[in-house]
Amino acid sequence: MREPTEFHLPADSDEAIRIQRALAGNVRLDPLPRPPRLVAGADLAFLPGRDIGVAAVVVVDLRSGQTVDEVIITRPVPFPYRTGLLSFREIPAVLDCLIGLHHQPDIIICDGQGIAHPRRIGLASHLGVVLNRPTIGCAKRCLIGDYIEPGPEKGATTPLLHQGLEIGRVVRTRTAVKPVFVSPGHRVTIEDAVAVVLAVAGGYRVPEPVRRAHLAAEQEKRRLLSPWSRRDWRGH
DNA sequence: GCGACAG
DNA sequence: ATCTTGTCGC
Repeated sequence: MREPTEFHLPADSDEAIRIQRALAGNVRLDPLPRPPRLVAGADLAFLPGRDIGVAAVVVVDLRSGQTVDEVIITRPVPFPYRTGLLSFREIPAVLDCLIGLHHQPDIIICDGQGIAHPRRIGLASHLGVVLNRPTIGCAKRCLIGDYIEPGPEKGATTPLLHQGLEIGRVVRTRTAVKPVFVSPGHRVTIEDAVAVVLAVAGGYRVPEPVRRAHLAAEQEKRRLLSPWSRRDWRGH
């Protein structure tokens, strides 16, 4: 896919927050220009105890349901985890994956928040601004906002509200299973974001592209930790 | 000060 | 996120 634009790595949390405040104004919520066909999912796994992440991006063809592209990379993560600053930890690795794609996804779903964030620029929004491309945040837990539980049926939704504004939606992606928290990342509306997530909701809680990315990263992590691929094997 | 706190 | 087996329920 196309080369990403700028991503500035902050030296500390204060600078990270300044960057978020500077970038938040660039986030746009627009309807998708056309129905998406290639939907990507991004996720990371971490090697225990170390700041080394395994990132995976999987591109799924919405029509066939098949994976058409996949990139997995392992690299140190350059920023510690802090609530509200997740993007600085995960974006570099995700960008490394995106550079290796052979297909340009129409939209990317991230495992985290979009605008449902204290400064309205969670992981998905930050990535979207850096790429200037449509992104969606789909988190397993709520970061900010108030809501009531959606109905038990797959497809049920309720608004996620914060300071009198709708910042996302609580979405039941599978019947009788805990809902996920969907918010626009960049260049997508709340309605379109929910529609895309439900369109790629297979038989599991996590949308299929993100689920596949999660599995891929997890599998690669296990491979790296297994005795077979260790460099000190046989003395090396 | 108290409680909350994406991955 | 990660450390971790079996078990209860739809």
